[in-house]
Amino acid sequence: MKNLQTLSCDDGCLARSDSIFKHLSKEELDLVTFEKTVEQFKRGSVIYRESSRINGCYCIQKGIVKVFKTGIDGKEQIIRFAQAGDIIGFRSVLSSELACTTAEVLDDAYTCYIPSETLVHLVKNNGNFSMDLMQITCKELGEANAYITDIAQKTVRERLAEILIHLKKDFGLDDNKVLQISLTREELANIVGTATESVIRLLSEFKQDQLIELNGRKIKILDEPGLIRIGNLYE
Amino acid sequence: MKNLQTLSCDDGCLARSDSIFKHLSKEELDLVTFEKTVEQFKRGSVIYRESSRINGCYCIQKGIVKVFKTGIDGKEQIIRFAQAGDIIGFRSVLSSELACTTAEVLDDAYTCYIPSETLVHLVKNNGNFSMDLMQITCKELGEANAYITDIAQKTVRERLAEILIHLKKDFGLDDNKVLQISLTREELANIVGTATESVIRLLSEFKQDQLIELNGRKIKILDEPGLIRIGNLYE
DNA sequence: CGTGTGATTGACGCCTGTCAACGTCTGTGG
DNA sequence: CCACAGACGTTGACAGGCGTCAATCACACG
Repeated sequence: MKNLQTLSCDDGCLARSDSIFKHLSKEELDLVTFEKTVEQFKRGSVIYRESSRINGCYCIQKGIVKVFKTGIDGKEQIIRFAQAGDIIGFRSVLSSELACTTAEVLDDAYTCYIPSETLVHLVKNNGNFSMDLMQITCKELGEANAYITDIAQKTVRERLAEILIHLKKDFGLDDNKVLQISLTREELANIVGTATESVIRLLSEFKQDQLIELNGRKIKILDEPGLIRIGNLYE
Repeated sequence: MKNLQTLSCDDGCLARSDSIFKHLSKEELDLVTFEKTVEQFKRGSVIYRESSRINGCYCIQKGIVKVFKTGIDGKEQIIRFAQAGDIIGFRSVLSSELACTTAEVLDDAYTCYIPSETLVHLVKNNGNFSMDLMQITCKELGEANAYITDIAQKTVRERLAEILIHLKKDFGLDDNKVLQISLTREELANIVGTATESVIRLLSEFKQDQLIELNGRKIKILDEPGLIRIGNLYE
């Protein structure tokens, strides 16, 4: 583990101890190494686009990717974010459907592209890999179900507080307690499922109430328990 | 196929040609047959309950089951319905989490219970079974993502029209064009994510507009294209 | 310095949730 | 056979959360 940082990005996703590839045999690792393609994406570029056919999945080695669906009038609904260690695009590959989301890069990213055939081969032939991937998928499904309930039942105010807590959990805070992910107000609105103006107003309220501090896109978390209370997140 | 109806319920889920078990070997079929338990549930009974540990999954052989999460103030959010041929509970088994939903019987049901160990054994050792189950999971995930976008962006009116179309697709109409699933107004509200009164008012409007006809819980679909238009379902 | 994107604020009004009252139907028990 | 309870459906009144529109500000960039 100690030389993790010195690994070339070619080895990145295969070597991580928490990677989806942790259960591969020597031969399978060689196969993946042979078949995969490392790609680099700049902020703003699109890895794959909704309703396109996609012939493989992407392991994120570095960077942040936002995954969203396009709804009425082209309004984005952000489904999730992916960062180092996450894998995106496999849903469409394995369900043999067109991509149901678009994946766009927020922070410059390196990805490792695995062709469908390789992925399917692994699922079919390596029971442990299969279980791992199944587990990831099932967790995502559980989160999606929870979010359906939240959007359906909570107010925008509650959801915004909740999202701030989630972002903190997923991306952490820097030394100054500032969220380590930078989003526009519009993007925040597209996670919460509301209008940009509503996010702005509610963030101001949170600031007034000493829950957060704002500095452009930097959001500093002052009172996490307070946000948890507002978001009804007792669990 | 022609003697499907004469099969005892013990053979039901294993014999269906569209079943998740279609790719099992003779030995595996024997194993499942040996390990499974057929259970009968009356309307109103609960198959498994949210946040309980669940040690297996259930294949529905007959009946209708509603799967829901309990949100704020105990308000239900219906996630999906399951009917003959569907499998429920595997999400929690495979993600090693507590059940994230409750499954309650709407129409008297027969289920076939498969213990976790058997399910996991199959996933690990039968690549085709694994792929099939993965496909089911991925499809559910795709639907969940779509529903998140809908709830976040569409009005209650649009969502109600959409749900009626979905129910028609999933459960069909009888000879009289009446939806083959009977739900209370509250249950409809708990799918759409709104208040019971709103559903009642909107259904009345739909009736006024000659889109549907109401007779207690019986909903007759008069103008499907009209509902599709209202629900913004062009695809 | 103009242009464009994003952030902010205010005004306005509708959708929709909440509360309350009442009607309807079914099953139960006296 | 009737009274009653309880679950469900319906309707009306009302307020407020939140979306929409528009104007203005802030800031970065070519």
